[in-house]
Amino acid sequence: MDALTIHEAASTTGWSARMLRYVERAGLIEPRRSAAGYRLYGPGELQRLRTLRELLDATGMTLTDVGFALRLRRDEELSAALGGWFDTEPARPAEVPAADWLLWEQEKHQKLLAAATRHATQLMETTTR
Amino acid sequence: MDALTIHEAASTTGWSARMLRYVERAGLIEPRRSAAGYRLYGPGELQRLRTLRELLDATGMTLTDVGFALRLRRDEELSAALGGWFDTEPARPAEVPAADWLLWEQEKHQKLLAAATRHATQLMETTTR
DNA sequence: AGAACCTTGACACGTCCGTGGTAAGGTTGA
DNA sequence: TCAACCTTACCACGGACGTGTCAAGGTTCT
Repeated sequence: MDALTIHEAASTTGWSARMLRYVERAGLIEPRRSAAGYRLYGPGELQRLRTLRELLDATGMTLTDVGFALRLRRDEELSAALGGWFDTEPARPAEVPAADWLLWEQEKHQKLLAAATRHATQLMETTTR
Repeated sequence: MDALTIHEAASTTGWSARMLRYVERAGLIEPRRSAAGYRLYGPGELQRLRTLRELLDATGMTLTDVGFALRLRRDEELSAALGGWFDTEPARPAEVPAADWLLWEQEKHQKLLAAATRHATQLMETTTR
């Protein structure tokens, strides 16, 4: 009993139970299971869940982004292929090629944020009506 | 005249003109522009477009994935944050710091109580609306 | 035994991604 | 001049992502 069940873990970390299962399927945090198959979240997992949220909030990454980064980190072949592509013939000497890209990303995250906020507001309204 | 326009580049690389603009927006391949703003694809860009397609086909990545990897590669801070998260003891069956443990226990009971109360209240409100 | 959990699976909804298309307007070259 | 390019900026649309919710069934604890 030195571990929390999924709803308890959700309560203390700010995630929903649904998202905890989703995070698990993304390969990011996989709690051990009880004999009956119940997920058991220990202190390590809880801490990891909290820092994951901070990471997403701070960087504007999505869960899939982190999942992909994990895949990159695990799959040596994949990261090698990517590195090879990036390094072959930089096409344009270092200038300011990131300007447009950054703008795009910002825009994307802005929209995501707006959507999340709108959704949260709707929830608030319906649940506190 | 040693450069192709967007439709010519599309023809020789297998992309569509539409996707060439998309690839550019993703920050992956940004051709230089003519005085009037026309995109001009040189041999370097063409080669890069072909290898990009091979890369996607071979690895199953999407354009966004490559874009994200590029962002990772450029944004030192971002990759550091990610690396930090990955490295903080992912799966740790044993060894739980005692201090952490105590704090976690306290927090558990406090937050669980609060959360349970809040949750029950919300449920009441929504179900008796 | 029964309340209150947990499990997986599926449906729903809104936004984003990848991609094509079209419209309105500027550029090029015969 | 005029056809055939190019530009950006929209609309469309199927599939994927993030998230909630519900159903059907197993588990735990009192």
